[in-house]
Amino acid sequence: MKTLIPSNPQLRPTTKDLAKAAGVSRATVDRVLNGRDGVTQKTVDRVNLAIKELGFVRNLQAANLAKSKSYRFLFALPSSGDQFLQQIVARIEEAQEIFSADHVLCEVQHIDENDPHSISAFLGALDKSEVTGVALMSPETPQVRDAIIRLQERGIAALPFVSNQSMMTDHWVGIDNRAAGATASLLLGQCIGQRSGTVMVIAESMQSRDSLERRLGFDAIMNESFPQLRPLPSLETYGNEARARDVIAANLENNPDIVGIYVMASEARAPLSVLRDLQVDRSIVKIAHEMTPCTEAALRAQELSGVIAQNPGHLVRSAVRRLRGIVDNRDTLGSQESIRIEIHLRTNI
Amino acid sequence: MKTLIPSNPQLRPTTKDLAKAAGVSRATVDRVLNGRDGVTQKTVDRVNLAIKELGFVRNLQAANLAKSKSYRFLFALPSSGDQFLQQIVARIEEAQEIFSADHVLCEVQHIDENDPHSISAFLGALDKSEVTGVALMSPETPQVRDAIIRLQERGIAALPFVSNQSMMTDHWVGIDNRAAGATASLLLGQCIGQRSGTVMVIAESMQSRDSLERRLGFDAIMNESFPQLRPLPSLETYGNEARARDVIAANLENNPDIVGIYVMASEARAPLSVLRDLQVDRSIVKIAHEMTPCTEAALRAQELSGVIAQNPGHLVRSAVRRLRGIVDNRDTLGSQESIRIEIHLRTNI
DNA sequence: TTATTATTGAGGCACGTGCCTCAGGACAAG
DNA sequence: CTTGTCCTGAGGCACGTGCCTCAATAATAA
Repeated sequence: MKTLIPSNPQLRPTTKDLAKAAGVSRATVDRVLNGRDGVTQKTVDRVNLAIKELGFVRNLQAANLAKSKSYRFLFALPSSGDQFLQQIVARIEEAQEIFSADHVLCEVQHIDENDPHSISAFLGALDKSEVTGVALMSPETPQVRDAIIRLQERGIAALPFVSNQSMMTDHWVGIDNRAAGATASLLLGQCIGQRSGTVMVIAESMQSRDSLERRLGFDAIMNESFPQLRPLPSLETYGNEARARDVIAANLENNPDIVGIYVMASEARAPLSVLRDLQVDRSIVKIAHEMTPCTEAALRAQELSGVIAQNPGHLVRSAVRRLRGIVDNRDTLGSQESIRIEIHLRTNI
Repeated sequence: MKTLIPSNPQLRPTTKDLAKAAGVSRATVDRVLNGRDGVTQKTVDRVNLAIKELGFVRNLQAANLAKSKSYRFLFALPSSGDQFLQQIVARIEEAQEIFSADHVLCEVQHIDENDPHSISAFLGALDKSEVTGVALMSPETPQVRDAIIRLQERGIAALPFVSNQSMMTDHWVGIDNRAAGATASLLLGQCIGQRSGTVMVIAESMQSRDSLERRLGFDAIMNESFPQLRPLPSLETYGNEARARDVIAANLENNPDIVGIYVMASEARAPLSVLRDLQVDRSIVKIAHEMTPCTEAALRAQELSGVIAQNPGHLVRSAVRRLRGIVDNRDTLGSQESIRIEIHLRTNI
């Protein structure tokens, strides 16, 4: 039926082949490949032409072997006890194993997310010989932005991680929070169905860019597709359970016609436990963010209708791949690295 | 003047270190590591002990370099013009680029999915020196199963791909189709809301294991959570648009109270186009499988409420990583390789 | 005992690249 | 002319592992 695969023993060309093709020595090829100076432009062009013609690609393993190079990446994460963060830390340790075959070391460094000055100082103290790259999860501030730029100038790869930074829209790992809010809105609206009423929105704080974007996306879809629903102003818990209890209880009392609740914060434990204590009607549809032990249990118990999530494992691995791409100066594939917005129902946990 | 090698933090022990620690020569270490015979059990144990104590891990890049080994993987896919398949083929070409740095070559071979004999013959003719591993997408038959086993015996890695094979539950790449059907059911039910009525189910064929499992999961959730909905028996299109038109039209006529449609087939083009032609009421909720240009457009047009999908890029990359894991005889990380059931609404395409 | 075999050690080359030294040549300025 | 600078080639070692040969020793059989 089918013909066998033709055996094309076309091995990859080496620097030796390159040298021969370009009519230069291997030393010169090496100078060009590694951007060392002391080579005429004419010679450089000749080598580059040969590279193109032969389709030469440098053997990274051999190169790394020769340099006995290894990658040492740092994940600078907030120090909060967030369950989502715990997931990420766990995935970093996993990634450690996966990438150990590639000489990649990952470490976690906890930082005080609310102290831009100390973050900046910390990043400024990093040494290129000790750290190859940094994935940074931190709210955007001028100090942090500057620190990132200075990192890059010193030859250390830097990558905004999960938490959005307005600059370098192409160089970051995380989801589109506007679309995430829109997705939450759509799912909530669909689950609520024909009923009309108001929708409660619970956030940790509306200071952060991420929260604002989610809210923006949420409202857009609400307005566009669910005119019978009226989203309330965002409640802010500030990560304080007592405060959460107060504002949520008050909100419930003031709005007896609540038919849906959107827990926008990445930490849903406090809001969920408060809602449980207040014995909120089960017919009220609830949506939260991020898959954690807490939200997973709530999903199974049908206490939550759905969870909008970003996959912590993908986030971590994508960050590692991109950091490596930066230091190796090769481009990473976009479609692989875009982090998708996941929807979890109780059937696909 | 040469600077002495700074006592680098001994990153990874080498075979030399191993030899010293075990009190044997490097040649013996090599014999043990590569499973060559002619070594006393006692010596083997001593080396293995040293491996454990030092936490030795073989440097795969160096090994591959020495062997000048490269991986050559074959994706054996059905020859149909399925859009989902086209996506997969496109992702394989992408993966080619990503993995080229690791000396991985991927090729696509189209097979006649309905001719188990020719598949078996094709697999049987593969030579280890030409093909390192095969990812096979094919319905389960005894011949194919045997061919897979014989492949493995000949030292060629084999991996069921997307299409389910009952054997080797741990060694395959794809989603849990039962859960996928359940998810479709839940999403459909939620979108339909309070309304009651019947639900149309369109399949390509109910012969395949995948279809049966999806249907099973679909019915389970329907029965459990949506008593007001009555799923109809599965329609079979056999990939034939004319036939699709007939059975769907008849089904619509016989059941005027249809409130939802579940397109179970991975190719939704024909059913969607038929439904469009028949000018089916837009209030009827529709769910389909797999993200393709067709379903994506339908989603954007709000013609489909949701799409249950498995990510083609992940499927391909996961297959490559697992094949590589098999030939390198190391275990791949489960959590990375499980393919998730994605839910796409128009907000998270 | 001797002959035979099994086990181990020593050493070396290879893979493809990075990086180093040294020498030869071209060229310009003095 | 010499002197100096710039470009290039030649050659070699290193990285860690696989694989080969050859000798040396230990264990076993005859």
